[in-house]
Amino acid sequence: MRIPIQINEHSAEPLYHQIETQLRSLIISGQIEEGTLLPSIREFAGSLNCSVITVRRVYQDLEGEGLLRTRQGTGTFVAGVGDQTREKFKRETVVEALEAAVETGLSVHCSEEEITSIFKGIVKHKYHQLKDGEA
Amino acid sequence: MRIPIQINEHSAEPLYHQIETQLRSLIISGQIEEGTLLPSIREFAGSLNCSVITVRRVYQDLEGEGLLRTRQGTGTFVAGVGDQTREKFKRETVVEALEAAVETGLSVHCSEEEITSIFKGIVKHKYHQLKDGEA
Amino acid sequence: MRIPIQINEHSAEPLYHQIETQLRSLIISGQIEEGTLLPSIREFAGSLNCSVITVRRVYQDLEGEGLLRTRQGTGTFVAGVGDQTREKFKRETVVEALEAAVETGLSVHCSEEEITSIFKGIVKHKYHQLKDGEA
Amino acid sequence: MRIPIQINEHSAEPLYHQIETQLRSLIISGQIEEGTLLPSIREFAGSLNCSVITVRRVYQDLEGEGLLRTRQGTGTFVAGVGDQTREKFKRETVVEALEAAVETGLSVHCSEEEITSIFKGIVKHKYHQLKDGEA
DNA sequence: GTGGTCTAGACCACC
DNA sequence: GTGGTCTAGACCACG
Repeated sequence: MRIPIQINEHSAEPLYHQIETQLRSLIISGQIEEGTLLPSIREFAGSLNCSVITVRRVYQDLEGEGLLRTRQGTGTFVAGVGDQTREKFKRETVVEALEAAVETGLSVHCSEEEITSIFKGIVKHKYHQLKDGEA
Repeated sequence: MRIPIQINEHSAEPLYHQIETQLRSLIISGQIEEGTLLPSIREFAGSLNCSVITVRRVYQDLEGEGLLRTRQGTGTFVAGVGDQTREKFKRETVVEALEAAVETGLSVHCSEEEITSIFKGIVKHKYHQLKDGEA
Repeated sequence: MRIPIQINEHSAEPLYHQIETQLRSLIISGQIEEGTLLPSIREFAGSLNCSVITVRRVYQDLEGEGLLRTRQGTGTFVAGVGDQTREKFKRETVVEALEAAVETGLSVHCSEEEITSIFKGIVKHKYHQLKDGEA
Repeated sequence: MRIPIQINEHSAEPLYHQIETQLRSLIISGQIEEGTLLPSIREFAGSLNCSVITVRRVYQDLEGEGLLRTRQGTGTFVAGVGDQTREKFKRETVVEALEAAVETGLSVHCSEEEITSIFKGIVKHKYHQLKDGEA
């Protein structure tokens, strides 16, 4: 299975963290189904062009969060995430991100109207981009 | 002068970065006026309960950005920020923060309607909180 | 013959070890009689839903311990275990397990009274459960 | 501060796991107080005669469990564990260990009287050993 | 000085 | 083939 992960070499964000974040999203949003066998750490490391250790760390961390299950000699699988948990997590993630953004707006004394207008612009832009990409 | 900076001990965000971000906001948003004499490095370090090295770094960085000006033997002052610059900065900051949040929403397949509804809730909550606090 | 083995998929304990431990107990405690013909490797692997390699390893290990005997073309049999050996093994197994548990108690500074009280509770619970199940 | 950790070179238990288990016990049982600055990873690695990486892994894992707090450039501290949490954890740990031991006893058909007698012997032995050591 | 990340490479255990 | 552990050593960021 091909796992769509984008790595930004120039970012200050650690490699393992970029991979972790994206893989977590893929699992929780349901884009990778429960029970799926992920690539072996060596294979994944090859395709991501990073060290085996980095992939291992990602798998290990996500296993710690209960999102993956791994069995020695067999491989690493996507563990079950209940639909409830998934929805709850999705919502939490988004709420957290938006709260941080609104806090930022407050800290620079951006008015309610202004931040709302900016938000609408961004959403329109990003979501239309998506539709165009899909079309 | 008392500079209102909140440090989060538990955050993974480096100390110097927390301070820098907040001080920058205070200056650019105009909450600290041009020409204000900031506390000495040692005094500030004392009140923030952090190392002088950390404060020195903050002052240096912001001086590098042209937001502060240091006069030998006198102290560190807030440099002038044009109204244009201020507005541009405010907008940029908010746009950046919201874009990141919307990206997060996209990554977990949150719909346009859902993210908008969440956003409105948060804005209402945060901005009313503010008004109540001011009242 | 149906061999009652419970496999815990989520445990970190290797498959072969789970099976080995349980099969060893069954043989030594006499729950599988001497001379019993065990299932073929393939059959057993099928019913345990694991690899034949895993079952082969179990049979080999237990044969190495003298608990099983393999006859070419015939199958794998339970070897004889003297009553003395059986009693010694039972006692050793239990002593070992309890020692480990008490060590754990010591390591967290659990008092003698407390650990004894907890033990009694567990024994009462587990052994009554058993009687109820049998009744 | 001197952290009393015993490493068993010959054990099959991974190094990092031995260290983790013992350090966790020390923290939760309150033998290392909240706020204590642990040795730096390099120093600890030296005294334990193992790799820096192994110590780092231990600190990282325990931080993940919320038992440690680490700040770059400063060091690693013991995080607060409420008295309630501590007692609950202690009890859970012991209960778990004893349940496993009693299960083992059941699996080899050890009688209630027999296992109780063995337990008493072990407790007497271990706890008296302790008192002698302290005296 | 501290921790944080990443590397390459080895050896083992499991299936 | 798979994952699990441990190593040495490098380089960076933080205080």
